[in-house]
Amino acid sequence: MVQAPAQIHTRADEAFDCLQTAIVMGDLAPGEKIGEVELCSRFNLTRGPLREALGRLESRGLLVRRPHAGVKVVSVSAEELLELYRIREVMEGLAARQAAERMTDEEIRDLKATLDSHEKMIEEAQGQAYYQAEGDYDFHHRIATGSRNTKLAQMLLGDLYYMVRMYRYRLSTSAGRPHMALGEHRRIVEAIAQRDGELAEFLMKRHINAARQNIEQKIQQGVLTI
Amino acid sequence: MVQAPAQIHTRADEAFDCLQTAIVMGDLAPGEKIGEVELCSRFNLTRGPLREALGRLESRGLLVRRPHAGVKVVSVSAEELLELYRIREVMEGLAARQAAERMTDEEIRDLKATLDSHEKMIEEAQGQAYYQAEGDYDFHHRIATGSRNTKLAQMLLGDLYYMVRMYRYRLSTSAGRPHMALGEHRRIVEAIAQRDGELAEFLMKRHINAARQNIEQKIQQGVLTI
DNA sequence: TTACCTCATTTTGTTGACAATCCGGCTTGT
DNA sequence: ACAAGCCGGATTGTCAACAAAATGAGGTAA
Repeated sequence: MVQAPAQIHTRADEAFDCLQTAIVMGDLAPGEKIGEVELCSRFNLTRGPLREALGRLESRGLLVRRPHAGVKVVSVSAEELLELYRIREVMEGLAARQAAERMTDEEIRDLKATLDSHEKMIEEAQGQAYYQAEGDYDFHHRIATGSRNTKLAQMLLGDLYYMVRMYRYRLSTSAGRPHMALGEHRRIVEAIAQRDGELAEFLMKRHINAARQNIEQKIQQGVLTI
Repeated sequence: MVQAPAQIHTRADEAFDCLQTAIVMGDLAPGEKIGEVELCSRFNLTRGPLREALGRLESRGLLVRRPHAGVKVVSVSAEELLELYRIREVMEGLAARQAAERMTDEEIRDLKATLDSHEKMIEEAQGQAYYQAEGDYDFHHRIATGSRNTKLAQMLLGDLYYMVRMYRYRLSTSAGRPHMALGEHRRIVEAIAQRDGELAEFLMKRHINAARQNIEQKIQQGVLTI
């Protein structure tokens, strides 16, 4: 569910995926100055493909690289996570609006079905943050692709979501408000089904804004380690 | 003004910059299936660094690469340019709002001075699209960095602006409304100077929306070749 | 004549070795 | 004793050769 492998042919792609998940899942500590040869032995590849993957990761801002000094995983802070949510708010708002205008009826049906399955998962696995998170990503993923805006979907799915996941793993932040989020999701889908782009945008922005405020609250309570 | 070289040390960075500008300026035709060795001889590099640069370019969506089949510059369409403007609208709106909240007084002074110099340039070089475009990029560049939102600035400056420039070179689209744009810029800066984030966001969104409608109009008039 | 299959060439993907550069510890002078 | 300069080790950046895969041409069969 996390990602469709989709025929990983070249070693560089493989390296890229491995590294990306390793960074996102926190297997590579932030600020850790890690050598190329060590990475090679760790993932069973050679330096050529690895180097290419490193370039891509750097281009996406998941790691920084000083010439002749090695690579290190990007450092994170809670403030940056909040900034990320500010970006999500406007971009996913746009995605929701365009999705309302462009999604096919079938896609909307699938979206509704997805929400139903999420509801069941939440009821069954009460408090299992994993399913919540995955369901949440699934929902937002569908909206992004449904916008039919190639670059927008690319930026959301290719950059922002990985970034958000990384921050949340690092800061050990779970969504923490499953029922409320599900209700908001339902309302967004309703707006999309009624082809009300403006409303869908408004609801999506409010939804993400609420999530951001939830994180902000946790920070103020000192729950989050910066 | 286009970009600060900032000590291009490694060959891969050099290759990346060369390729990027070549793609943006249209020296490499869209859909052109170009070989690696040809690129090497053209830019005096070897395949190692080139390959790394190619990966970065692909990651940014400036070219597509099928395994064992070669790379080709991404094809463009006028519709995609409009979609890009839709993204710019919401993202730069956010940038303007945050810039109004966070820019220093000195930065705002510089921004005003920049506009003054733009006005002079427009008056002197009447209709010289080059200065217009450069001035426009300079303005938006300052707003993006002034937002103090690292990821937002990175996405705007690193991805979107290059993309927009590429499309506009390809479609031979010039801004075409210098005085009006300058007035809109002035109003945005005023709002920022008054620390009115909401207004700055609104004005910026309207500004980019107007630019998009301008392009849309040209398309309908058949001026733009798709 | 057309469609399909085979094969050779070209191009990409990968590998290992070479050279340039930086970091840490040591020596040396004040 | 402390600071500055220097040297060795290690790591990164770069290069050229090898192997695998796909495209295109050519031939043969229906």
